Amino acid sequence: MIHTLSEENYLKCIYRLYLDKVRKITPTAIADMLGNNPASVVDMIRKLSDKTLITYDKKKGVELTVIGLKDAALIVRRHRLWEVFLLEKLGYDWDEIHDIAEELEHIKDSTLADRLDKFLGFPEYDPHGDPIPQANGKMAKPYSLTLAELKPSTICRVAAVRDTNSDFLQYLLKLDIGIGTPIKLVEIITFDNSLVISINGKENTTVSQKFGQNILVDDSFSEDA
Amino acid sequence: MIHTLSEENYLKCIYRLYLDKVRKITPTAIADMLGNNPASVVDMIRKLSDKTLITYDKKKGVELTVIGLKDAALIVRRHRLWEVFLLEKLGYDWDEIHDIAEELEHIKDSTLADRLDKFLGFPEYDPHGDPIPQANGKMAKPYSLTLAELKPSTICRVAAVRDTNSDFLQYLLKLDIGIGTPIKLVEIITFDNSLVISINGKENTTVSQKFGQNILVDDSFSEDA
DNA sequence: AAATAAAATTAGCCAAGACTAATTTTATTT
DNA sequence: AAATAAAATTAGTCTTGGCTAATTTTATTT
Repeated sequence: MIHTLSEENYLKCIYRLYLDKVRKITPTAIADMLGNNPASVVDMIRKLSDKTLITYDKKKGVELTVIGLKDAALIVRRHRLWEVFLLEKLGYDWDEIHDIAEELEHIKDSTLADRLDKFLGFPEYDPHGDPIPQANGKMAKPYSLTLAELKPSTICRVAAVRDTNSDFLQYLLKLDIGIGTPIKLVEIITFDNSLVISINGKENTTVSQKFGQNILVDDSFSEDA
Repeated sequence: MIHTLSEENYLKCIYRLYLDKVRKITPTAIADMLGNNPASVVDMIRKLSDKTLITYDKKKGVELTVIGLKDAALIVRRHRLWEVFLLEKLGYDWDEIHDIAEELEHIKDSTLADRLDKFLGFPEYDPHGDPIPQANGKMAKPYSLTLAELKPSTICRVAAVRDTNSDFLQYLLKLDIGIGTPIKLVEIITFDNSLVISINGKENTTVSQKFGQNILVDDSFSEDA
């Protein structure tokens, strides 16, 4: 079954809310994420239900069916593979790839994703640190621990970034933070929860709580050594 | 100025008719090529005229403006570059790439085509032997001499194929004909203009006139030696 | 429990881009 | 030149996927 551009975008949005473990996926939650009117969302919920990609129940909200889950994972698979391609092969910067991949992910061809996967050497993570779903729709567990949740004095490395917004990524570039960069959380300012951090052993820098909540970290870092 | 999917497809169609040196590009000619209703074409001609991509005059038919010509060439540029990518990098067959490139060509990003061009090593021709327009919209002159126009006993090599239809390309694969394959036109059957040819020095084969009209050749072949 | 606020839904509208059917214009024959 | 055929155009319809405004349902306060 083939899906329209809009259907795919809704599916991807619902999938993202599902991965974020939102307990009840409501029309308003979808509308907020897509910047659409709730009335439009209600229409599309009906379409996707008719195609048995989701179920909708007032009490339970929107849930992906087995088919919907698989199809959504494959869209995300394509998106993330194209991001790897754009960065590694075409030399785009970190902050430029998301929007282009947003278009490329909708290209319809049954073998394209798998060929691209092979061509790229079967990458496991995309340039933002997000795991790439496999051809069967299965995906490694995304990183979930944020820098803002750590205890002071913890050393970690950046595993992924939550926000793919260009401003945020450019800020990271300026701070010289990328995937894998070691960070030490020095102190949490109790007044506003700002974070004092040391990036890659350099002098301390202060960042906001919001910033910390968008950096996903791996704190098993020091234990490996 | 950004164009919709439909606008781009019409523009490409008009560009193709222009390259084919059709003296007067009429709504019906466009409708026939796209498989659309002439009424729909008339609507779109108005839209493209409003965007100053074309001019339309009952007497002269549709003509591309300078902007329209450039934009059309850039769409074709993207199409042909993606075809090279799909064949060379992802291992697709000759007959599979056209339809996928048909989607990829519409990806909007100002530097994508140029980056892809560089990544592919600035190819001059696509896998079907068609010249790839450059970033400025200029393009090498397409091959125009067909196998069906040659005199008997002429030796040539296949320079390009006119039809990108999958059946035709698969037939070529079966005959072991690709870009660069040497062909000798042995005889023209006067009854129905069938062509007796020798492919790459092998035993004679007979093909139809229609077939010959879809093979573009380079007959300066023997002169080089 | 009643009042209020928020969320969901329905109804109706709009634009793009396709269509059909009917009409007008242009070309071609006889 | 008149008759006919073909092409172009207009008018009106349909679908997709948005929208607003109004209404109903559900949650939250008081």
